[in-house]
Amino acid sequence: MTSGDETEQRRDERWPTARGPRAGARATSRDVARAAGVSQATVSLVMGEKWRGRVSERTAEAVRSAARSLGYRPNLAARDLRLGRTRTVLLVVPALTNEFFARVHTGVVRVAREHGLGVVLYLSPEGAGPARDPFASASATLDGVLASSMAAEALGAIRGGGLPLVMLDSDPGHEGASATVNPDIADGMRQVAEHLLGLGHRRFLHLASDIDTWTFRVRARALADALRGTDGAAVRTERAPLTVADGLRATEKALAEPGHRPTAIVCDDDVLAAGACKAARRLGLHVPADLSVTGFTDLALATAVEPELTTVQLPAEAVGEAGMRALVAVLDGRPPAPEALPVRLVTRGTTAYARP
Amino acid sequence: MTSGDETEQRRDERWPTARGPRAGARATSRDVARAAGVSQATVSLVMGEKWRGRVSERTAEAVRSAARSLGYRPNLAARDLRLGRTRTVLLVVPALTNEFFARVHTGVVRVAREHGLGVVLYLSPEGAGPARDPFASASATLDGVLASSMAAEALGAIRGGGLPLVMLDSDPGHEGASATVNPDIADGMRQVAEHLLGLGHRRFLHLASDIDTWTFRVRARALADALRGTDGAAVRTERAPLTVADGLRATEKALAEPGHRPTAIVCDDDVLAAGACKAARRLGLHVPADLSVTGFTDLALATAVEPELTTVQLPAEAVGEAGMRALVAVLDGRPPAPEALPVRLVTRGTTAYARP
DNA sequence: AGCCTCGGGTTTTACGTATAACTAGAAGCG
DNA sequence: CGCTTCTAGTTATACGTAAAACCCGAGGCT
Repeated sequence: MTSGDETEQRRDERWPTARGPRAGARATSRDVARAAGVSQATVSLVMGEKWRGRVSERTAEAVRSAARSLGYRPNLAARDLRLGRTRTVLLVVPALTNEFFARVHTGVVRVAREHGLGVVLYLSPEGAGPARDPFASASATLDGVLASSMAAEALGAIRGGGLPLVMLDSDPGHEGASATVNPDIADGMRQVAEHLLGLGHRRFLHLASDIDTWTFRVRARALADALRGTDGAAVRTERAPLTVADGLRATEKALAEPGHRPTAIVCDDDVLAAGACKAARRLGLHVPADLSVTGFTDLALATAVEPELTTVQLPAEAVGEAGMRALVAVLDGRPPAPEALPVRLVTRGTTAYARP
Repeated sequence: MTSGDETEQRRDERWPTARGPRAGARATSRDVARAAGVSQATVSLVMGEKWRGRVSERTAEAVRSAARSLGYRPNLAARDLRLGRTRTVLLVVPALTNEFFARVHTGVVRVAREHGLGVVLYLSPEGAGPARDPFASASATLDGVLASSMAAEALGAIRGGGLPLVMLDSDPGHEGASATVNPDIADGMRQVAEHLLGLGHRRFLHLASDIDTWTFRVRARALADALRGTDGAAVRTERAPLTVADGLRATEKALAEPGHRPTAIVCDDDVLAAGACKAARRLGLHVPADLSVTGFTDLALATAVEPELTTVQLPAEAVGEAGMRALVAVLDGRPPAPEALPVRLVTRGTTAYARP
């Protein structure tokens, strides 16, 4: 007696698409109404929490009990059609295989659930070919959009949507955005610089992302700002895609060049930092004795490598949560202020005093 | 009668960021019909590919052009309501922060898109509290379900759904499943054993997951099977949650115990392997000279650590793709056979000849 | 001629819900 | 008493789509 719903194999039903048993064997609000001896409208009122003074407690309880025993669950397609909204938002990110965005997603989903909203994902590289439309990927019409600035290709289409838009990891003045939520990247980089300067480092290699979005531009600017006041401080920049292998390559190349011998490598991401450490070891340098390395993000990888990475911990889930909260606020007509979430430098094993 | 001729009451493009009842002001099939000088039914016929002999090419083209110029996009809520299906499937996984599942998801989404299906996620640990219902989290009614066996808590509710269900990473005889898709774990473990035996190893530590699902049970069985024929081969098992820190702890504990000194540690996952390597180093052992270590999955982490992990590469995206294809097959009424996807051992830096 | 088919549409209806508009009885109240 | 207000509902309608059922003029067949 699992589901107990009459015959299970209704394959031969007259439904054009042979897709399984008709999905609508489910109880509707009218069924519930009949069972409870009230009108369909009353069921709708009771289920919709909006029955404060409209329905007596006795009737409401009767409806609820009928609904329970019939296993009633509102048909969301019908509700969405009626209301003209979908309680669904789109989250646009480059890829969930990037742990940072997987964590952002987790936060978004948590808050969305609290508000009874659904989340549908659009992974921006999907549209590699012709200009794909993120909205076509949504299984429903949307109420709003959360987007990371790193999902660059999709942004044009998003602006065209005319929907409430909250940008993550993006320029606070982003055009078309109703709000922005960022980790305080600049402060993170300031903490890195302060830490390294305190350890006596003066010659830096900045291993930067090859992607030119706000979140990375800010790092470069903040590093430059932090070093400006210090005599003899010099920074050289090398760019690379965000993979361990590319970080390794870029570091080897940079260290091979004559002239500027850095004592510390400041990386835009932990993945690059891991690559930098491998390159250093390959060149016979000992981290952190001969060379300090810092990362960004604090991925799982940061504590898997040895020595463990000194890195800036970004509150990824909190970014997702705050972003979703901001979107809810926009949806409710109370536009929120741009938010910068605090970050903190976690000092581990890849930084040490500069060798004299 | 009341409808009359409402002359294009175009809510002009002002978008009050508030949640308006008329969210779209979007063109409907009726708008297109009016513009093309046909009935709404004709528009519906043309848009839905089913107009073979029903509409002349001339009319069809007129409709298409009207639709294009109005930017018409069908209202999916209405379509779903009408059809009683949603073109949406549920993917149930433990967490996307687990890179393996993020990659599975990528594969699922790719194939789903090819078939015009949407994917909604249910992350099983969300329901930590009372028995939560995965279906409540779906923003729409569902056509089918893809589930990983590791999303254990949610499985009960899923069976109750009575929907077509494809299991990933699961016992091929799983009750209630219409199909199963697995990486060939047993063969992977066999390759590991063969590799290590060939290097002269006889005393093993099996660092296993503390989760008791098919995908991990198979590993243990396959390892035992592969060792059965070899004289003097002995394996001891230690269990741990799948994190680097826990892998480290478990390894330290196991190596501290007297008697059984393994020369190789076979891990159920790369994360554990990374922990094992750290533990070894902490105990003054050199990997791979003093101790060989193998992983499973081939996460990004595997090539970030040093030495790089020898590990079994699981085709995560292919699992997602095959799973989605199987679900489509089930939906179309042609139940597919259980699938076991090939895996391969990638030999890197953590395995070497056993010290005599 | 009478009848059937067939291409190319149109009319109509139903999907399940939320809510505006209405109703009816009871109560307040000067 | 006549009027309003409040309570606890009910009736009716619209959301946008897909498709069944109908319709009509032009051939085709016997």
